[in-house]
Amino acid sequence: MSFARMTPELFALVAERFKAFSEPNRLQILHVLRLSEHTVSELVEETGIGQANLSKHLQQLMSCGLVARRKEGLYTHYSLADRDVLKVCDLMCGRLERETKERKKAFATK
Amino acid sequence: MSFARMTPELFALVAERFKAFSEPNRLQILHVLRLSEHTVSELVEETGIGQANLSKHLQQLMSCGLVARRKEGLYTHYSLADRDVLKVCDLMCGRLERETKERKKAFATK
DNA sequence: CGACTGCATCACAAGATAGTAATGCAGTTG
DNA sequence: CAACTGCATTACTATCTTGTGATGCAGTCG
Repeated sequence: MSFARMTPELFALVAERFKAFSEPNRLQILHVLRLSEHTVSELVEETGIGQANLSKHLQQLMSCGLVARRKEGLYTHYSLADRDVLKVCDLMCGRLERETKERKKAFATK
Repeated sequence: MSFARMTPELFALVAERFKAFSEPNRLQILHVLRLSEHTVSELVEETGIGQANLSKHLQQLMSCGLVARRKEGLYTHYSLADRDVLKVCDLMCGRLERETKERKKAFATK
């Protein structure tokens, strides 16, 4: 890790960030937001997640600083907080892709 | 994400990877392994985590491909699976560092 | 102001996860 | 082979997380 000294508190904070990414519905939300800003009702449409549930996930993503909120009259628009959010996702997906590829190869040569 | 099309199964797989990172004890384990390969009993020493608990965490890290195992007689040596594991951690720590710095700044100017 | 809309929050049930003591088991040593 | 060691596994409990229906609330519109 890039901190000089890792304390239990830091481990907990970092873990919390990772936890925000560790749920399929939240990843799907981030994936939809990747394209553009969306309102909550648009996200309900796009993802099929229930409104209350979605709202809670968005709160969680907010509190970890992964998404940004913009209120406009009756609507709340959500968007990705920054490009690093995608970088993290892509890095993890890259790992997974490589992994599945290697598994396929291992299968083939068996 | 870098996959052509994200399916529910893919979201679940990626989420599982993130979940492996989303626990303070597991992050601490990865942090210790960052330096070098360790046996389980060494990890118990270094981290203060109970043996049974540690063993379970190691299984979980294994099944997600984050660490590698090498058995040698009575001992089992664990090490990081690859450099990307660290890249993911560092990226997340970087985010956190920036975040705390900005929060500090916001505090100062208040 | 009264009905409506979009969203947040609450309360609760169901399922997942982490910690721990006890046990199992393979490999080592006397 | 009998005792021991390092680790994995099991069984169980406590805690956390997620999904959902109901409710609350601020902003909008007739």
